[in-house]
Amino acid sequence: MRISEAAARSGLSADTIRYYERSAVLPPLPRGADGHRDVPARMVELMTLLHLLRETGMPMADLRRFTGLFRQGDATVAARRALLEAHGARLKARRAALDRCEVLLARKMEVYDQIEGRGRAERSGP
Amino acid sequence: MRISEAAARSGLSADTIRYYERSAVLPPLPRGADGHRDVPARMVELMTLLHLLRETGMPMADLRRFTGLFRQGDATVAARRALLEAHGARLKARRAALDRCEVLLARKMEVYDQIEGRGRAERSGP
DNA sequence: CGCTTGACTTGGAGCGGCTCCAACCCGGTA
DNA sequence: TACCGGGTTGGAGCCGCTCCAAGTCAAGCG
Repeated sequence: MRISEAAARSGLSADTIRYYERSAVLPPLPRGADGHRDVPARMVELMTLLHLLRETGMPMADLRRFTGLFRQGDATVAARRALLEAHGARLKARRAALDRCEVLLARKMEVYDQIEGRGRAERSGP
Repeated sequence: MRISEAAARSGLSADTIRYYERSAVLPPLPRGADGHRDVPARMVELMTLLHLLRETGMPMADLRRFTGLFRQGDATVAARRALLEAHGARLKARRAALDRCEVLLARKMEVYDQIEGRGRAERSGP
């Protein structure tokens, strides 16, 4: 399939796909007779995973290692598992940050309510 | 207090604090006789908020607007609320991404279990 | 008193991860 | 034939830090 379709399906942008290929996060993609990339359907699955991993904070270097391992087949499953488990920890940390932020926003909203309340109904009764 | 203490308390790095000052995310910080920044205690609160907002994906431009409004006092509460509410949407999106990623990781782990299971106990009974 | 240590200062370079752009090519349709 | 709508490349630009060199100053110590 064309790069644009792979982009649409995986969630990566076409630019990002090309960038990933350049920087060895993706393997060299096969080309059609016209020199255009002809993305194998099976690649889209990997791209989607990469998209999700990056979106949630896995660094490029780890993506690179991951796809490298992936290309070497089942013998590397243990190493891949380790990478993904490490990422699990990152997810946890991110969730914690989201939680903290949400709590703080809620508190801020209360403060704002009070300020605006005072503004609208100054010295309102108890 | 010194910049290092403000950093430790807020979660921002000293470098980042200086960078934020340079780029008008923080107001010009007062200096002591020795030329060192003397961070007012009240600023730490703002820095902590900024840290949490950035950590969860608010862009610099919004931080800048936020602190700008903050410095203008209570009249800007509505605008600040709007910024924080917009950020609430970002939090939601991030959480969704985390969720999707976690689901996918769990699935991957199952796949890996099977592959490794096959490896260790080939053609084990039903 | 001089010397070292440590925390700070500035300006500027470097980096991760894209994102956008100009300039070009190719195949298909009006 | 002229023009689209895709694709290609190389390279610049951007965001948000992060690190570094070179310098200044204050405190503590022999």
